[in-house]
Amino acid sequence: MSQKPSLPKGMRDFGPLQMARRNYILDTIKKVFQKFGFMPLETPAMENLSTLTGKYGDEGDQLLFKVLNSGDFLSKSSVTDFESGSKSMLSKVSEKGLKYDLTVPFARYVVMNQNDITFPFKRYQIQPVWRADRPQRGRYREFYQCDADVVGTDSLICEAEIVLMITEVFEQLKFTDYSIKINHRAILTGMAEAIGAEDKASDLFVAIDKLDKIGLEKVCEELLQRGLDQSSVDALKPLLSIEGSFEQKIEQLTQHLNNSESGKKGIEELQQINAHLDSFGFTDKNIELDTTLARGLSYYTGAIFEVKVNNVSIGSVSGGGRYDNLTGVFGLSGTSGVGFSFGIDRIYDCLEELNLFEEVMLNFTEVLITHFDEQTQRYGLSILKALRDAGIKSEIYPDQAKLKKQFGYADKKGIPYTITIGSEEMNSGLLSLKNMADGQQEKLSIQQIITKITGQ
RNA sequence: GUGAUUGUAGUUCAGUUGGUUAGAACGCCUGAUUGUGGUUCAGGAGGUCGCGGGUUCGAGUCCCGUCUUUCACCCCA
Repeated sequence: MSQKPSLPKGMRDFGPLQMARRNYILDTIKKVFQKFGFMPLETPAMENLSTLTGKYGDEGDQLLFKVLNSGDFLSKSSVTDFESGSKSMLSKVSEKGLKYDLTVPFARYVVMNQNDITFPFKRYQIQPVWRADRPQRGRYREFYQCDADVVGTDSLICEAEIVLMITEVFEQLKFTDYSIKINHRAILTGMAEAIGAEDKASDLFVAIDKLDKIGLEKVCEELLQRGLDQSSVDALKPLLSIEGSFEQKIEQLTQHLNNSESGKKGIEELQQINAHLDSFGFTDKNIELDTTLARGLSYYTGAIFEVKVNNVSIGSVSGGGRYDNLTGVFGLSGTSGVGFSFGIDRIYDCLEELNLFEEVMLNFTEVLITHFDEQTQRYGLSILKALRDAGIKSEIYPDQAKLKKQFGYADKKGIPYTITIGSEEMNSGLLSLKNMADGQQEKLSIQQIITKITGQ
């Protein structure tokens, strides 16, 4: 009675090679977060469903993984609940869910611990999140987010620092061709006002976000379908064809949005962020003001970020923004937050596709001890301890086996050195050290071996 | 959630209009080499053809369902 093992849809194992690479990405991100003064935080895999629902829009609620109540989960429900559909049934059989992102649990944490937290509070959080989405390349049902957020300050230095952190991480990961897109929610609102489509604002945003993907014509088509007036669409066209440097775009936006308070505010904030970046001496060319960027509309209220790696068919690898009202839903108002998230799984896919992993060394076993019988193996254990005491990653072949097999093991595992212990070596105390790369073998004392390996 | 698409050995893939015993490469195991891996040579093991039903004298091949993969939409990291 054996069953064919399988994995749930959209979930993956990570083997040793993948783990080495993932850790390389994570370590890079962690170090940068820490350098900017962020402190670690973890929250549980599960939250109360009441914490999660309603925070991500209707779409988001559908993508939440709900967890069945423990024990007799039907005991609280009735036939009436069942008959009135899955929605009313759900609240009776499930009160917990897997977290969907790290921002909402973070907001929950901040509210619950508001009296103990020193504001502004900077935290980073690296954990898996779950979405019941239909999997695709770069889209998984379980994936890691690496968030850094600041709550309790309105300072636009935070926004500038987000740009700095993204740039530093991408530079260290050896990405060269990528764009950090930045926009402002207030600019989007300003655009809606300028073209007289405030009531259709969210339809407008969803459509213009697709501009780089489907082009101006199709966006306009979609807007008309979504019920916008022809005059609004016509008024929008010049807004979408804004080109040039950051300063040039700002200038054009100022002209178009000078009647909108909201638009003016957005422009001013982006200018300030840009000024902060100047003060930092930031000169990176990968940042770009993109007035068609419209993401995270359900809670972002200020600046919006998104990072894409060019020439790779994967969506955004990082995103974020400022949200004024997030802790408000948990009863703490007037606390602004700004943050962003790296999608490590997508970053991994990008690095792999661009062949940027070559410099990641698999830092595993350095020495394997091979032997002939019980006696030489036992002697090998004392050698093994000496190697490990010297800080050398080492192991002994655990079974009695032919040398051929033991050497084959070292070869396949990529172990650079082997020490062979036979009766001769035991008697003389001079062990056979073999360099697996060039095949050279010499007889050395354990001290000489340690010096040779650690000294290199 | 809507519409497509994929599934054959450990892996990557062949498999003709439905026809006898489902193949290859790589990998794996054994030996050539009883104190030595990566090369070479000889031999060997390994498959409920995703799963369940149906059509047929006969199904890896055709039909239906289901799961899985990939892709577009939606949305997102």
